[in-house]
Amino acid sequence: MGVNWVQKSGIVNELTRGRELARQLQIHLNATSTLNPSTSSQTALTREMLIQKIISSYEKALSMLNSSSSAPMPVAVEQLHQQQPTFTVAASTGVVTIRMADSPPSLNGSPRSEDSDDHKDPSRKRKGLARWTKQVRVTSGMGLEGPLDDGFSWRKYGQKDILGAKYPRGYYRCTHRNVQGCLATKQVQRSDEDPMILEITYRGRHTCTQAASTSVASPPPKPMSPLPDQKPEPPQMNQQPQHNMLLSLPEGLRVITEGLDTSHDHRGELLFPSFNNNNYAGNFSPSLTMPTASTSGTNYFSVLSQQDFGGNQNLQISAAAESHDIISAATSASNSPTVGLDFPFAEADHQILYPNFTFDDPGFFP
DNA sequence: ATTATTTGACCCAG
DNA sequence: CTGGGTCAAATAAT
Repeated sequence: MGVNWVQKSGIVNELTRGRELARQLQIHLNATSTLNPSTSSQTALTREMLIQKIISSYEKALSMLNSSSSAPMPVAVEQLHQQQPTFTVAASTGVVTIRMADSPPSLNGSPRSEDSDDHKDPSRKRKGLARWTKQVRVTSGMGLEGPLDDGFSWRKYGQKDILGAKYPRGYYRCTHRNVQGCLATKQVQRSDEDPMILEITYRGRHTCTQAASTSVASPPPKPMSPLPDQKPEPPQMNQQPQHNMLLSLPEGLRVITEGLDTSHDHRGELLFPSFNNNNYAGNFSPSLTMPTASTSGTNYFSVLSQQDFGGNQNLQISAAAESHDIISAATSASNSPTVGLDFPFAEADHQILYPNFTFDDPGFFP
């Protein structure tokens, strides 16, 4: 509210365009430098950084726009058998396309053993909080590996070595848990072999008000009611991180929400967290500081670019929610007219569909 | 001083 | 029992 829809879409369009252009430039530069060894690594780094900053700016602007007046894009997803397919969403200027991923990449950072997500969950005694995972790759060039910030403040409360996983998994919860009862948590796990990929799993929503200046005695009333466990929230970002996300940006990001248990119906609606805000977050465990992979990073990136996006984003989403709870509640489904959708698979098979897949933001993040 | 991280112990579901 | 997730005391950072 407060923002003129028409104006907004115009702005969004422009920003999106700018960002896409920057992205293409990035890819182009990347490819070029790979082929041209003469380019000094420093120059390359500088370029990369600049581009990333540019993109970052667009992202930020876009996310600000989106978070201020629009609602997250609601997505209805169908649960197929046990193996939910992954969809690849490619966003190009003004258009969003979704299609099935060729094949479920074996990587996925998931160890050989079963994922811990396919629980039948006979009796979800505790919070059947939805959970969604993002696979984030930190940019090759930048040595930024520190705690990438996603705008929320997290506090680490544990770390565990996971069976079959090479790297330990870090457990984080919202800092304001005690104060505001924010139940949001996340887990950060680094991919086995590609230390540059982080798998961040979010659980629960932030119910906190990220305000809280220490001494300032003006505790904004927190309108939120203590979420009863019985009403798990769909993955939905409702907080608008006001922090400036660092310039860190991943090359590829995936959102994987799992556990959708829309047993009864054939259609679960899922609210996706806004893609626009880069939520990379997470820290690396201190013990494994990854080697500055200048090489692999570059390679990977180029591979990605060839794949199918010459400037398009590649994002995989598999969604599902736990418990048969309400995974819906799409608040605002109608929005940007500028976005075109096409679901190649909409009618494919028995799958169901995505009645209203509204990406408010044509280009969610990088 | 306060607040965050580290880490082994502990809890609980399979 | 085992393994994932959390707690909490000790420790580190501010």
